[in-house]
Amino acid sequence: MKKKILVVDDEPSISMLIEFNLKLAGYDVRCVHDGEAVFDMLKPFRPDLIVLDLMLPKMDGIQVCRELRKQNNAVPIIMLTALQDVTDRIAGLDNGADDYMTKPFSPQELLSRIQAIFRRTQSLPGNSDNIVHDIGRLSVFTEQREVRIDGREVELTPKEFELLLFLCRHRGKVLSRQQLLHGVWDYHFLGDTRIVDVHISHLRDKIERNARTPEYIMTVRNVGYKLTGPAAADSSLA
Amino acid sequence: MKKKILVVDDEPSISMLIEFNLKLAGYDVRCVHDGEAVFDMLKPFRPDLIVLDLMLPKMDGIQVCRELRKQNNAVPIIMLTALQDVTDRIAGLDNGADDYMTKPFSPQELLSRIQAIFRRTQSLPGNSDNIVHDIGRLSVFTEQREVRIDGREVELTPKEFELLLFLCRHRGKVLSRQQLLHGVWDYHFLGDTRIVDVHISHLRDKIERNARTPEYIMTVRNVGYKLTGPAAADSSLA
DNA sequence: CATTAGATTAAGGTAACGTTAAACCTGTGT
DNA sequence: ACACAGGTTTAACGTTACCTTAATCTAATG
Repeated sequence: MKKKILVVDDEPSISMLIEFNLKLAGYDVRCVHDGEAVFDMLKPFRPDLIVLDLMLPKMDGIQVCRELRKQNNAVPIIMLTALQDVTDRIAGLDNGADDYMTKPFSPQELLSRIQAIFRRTQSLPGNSDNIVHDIGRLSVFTEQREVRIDGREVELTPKEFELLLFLCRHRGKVLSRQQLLHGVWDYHFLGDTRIVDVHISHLRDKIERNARTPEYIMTVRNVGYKLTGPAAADSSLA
Repeated sequence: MKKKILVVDDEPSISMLIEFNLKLAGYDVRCVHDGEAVFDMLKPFRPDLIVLDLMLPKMDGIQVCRELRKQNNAVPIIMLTALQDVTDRIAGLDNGADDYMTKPFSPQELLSRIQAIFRRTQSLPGNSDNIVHDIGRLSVFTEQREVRIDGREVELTPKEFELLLFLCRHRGKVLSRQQLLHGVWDYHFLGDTRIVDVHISHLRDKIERNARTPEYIMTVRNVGYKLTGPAAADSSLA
């Protein structure tokens, strides 16, 4: 599978030069021309690396960087800067860039830096399939094993995390206690099905605003539980 | 600051000729006469470029090249080969050399190639692949193999350093013990081993303020360990 | 209001993690 | 070749956090 690279630069000449050379080198390349567009491409394209110009319309490179890291996205970033100013470099690296280059640069140099980064990170399988479940204010990061609510991390125990993840994967569907036991617990669990209730309770304590009026984990009486589905996401009722 | 060049050749006549001419051109030059000696000079001298003969005692040029790249060192290398054989050239470039020259050559030609390489890489200060990982008060310098906490250097053993570096490269992601064994130990160990735990423990002794409440290396029960991610850095609120 | 299903809480057992010391390598100098 | 030192690994033991059970409490349904 080709590695995917997102190039962000508003100067068409630079942008096309990079695109041409990276495609020649066998990468799957997409270009966008302002900072905000990065976030539109994130989910559909899911890049393995971003080449990011510092000066951009709408949202500059530093901001993009910071926002990505804030969203817990660890995609490697190479920052391009027209200035040789060291302070820019510091600012870039401080905000989460992995490497930087000053313009003008040779395509060959960019390529070797990209390869260097992939060499450093590719040892792990499936870099780009770090699934993130977003449900309103709730985010579940599989690879980081982190759960955030309004951006604040909440600490879950292993079972709680697995349970939540399983619910996420079947979002919107009602799951019986049996199904949950089969999905989250070991094959044959001999104990009581009530154990699901206990973990659900703990989960709600941690992720619901008010455990009495759950927004995410809904009880379906006589059946089981379900996680709020995509359609029902914002049921604005008084 | 003078650029530093390390010359590696076992023929004294060639070696001295190169040394003389490069010093004349204003470079800081050191010579060694076998492949292994390169690695002894790496830290104390920290060359900006290496002129490397293909045929060497103890460890040939290709091996030196490959080992340097394996250590993630991107110092530019000019390979010298007595043979005009193209396969040597290919082998050299495949293993990470930046340029090659066939003997005999004029000192002037070597000089111009050196200048060409510096022109290509001079856009950045110092060495290109010398990535620095900064995580709060912690800094990891890949090339110097140094780790600093609040600017104070801490001494790590090789394994500890490799382990920390691997965690840095996958910062934020949870890594299983298996993955760490793969990445750091370079073998596939099936079954139960606590080696990783032991080294994690030693690492924490050295880099954490309080090993009981780690700020950097977090345990993820039932899964493995992870280095504090980008976003979680500063959650300063009352 | 009785009955049933779900929610909550506390307590004990246990598997996973942390730590330490000792054994085992490996390279160096005498 | 030998002893020594630093580093790594193994193994044993201590500790903690988590899962489960079970008992009690609360909300829904008829």
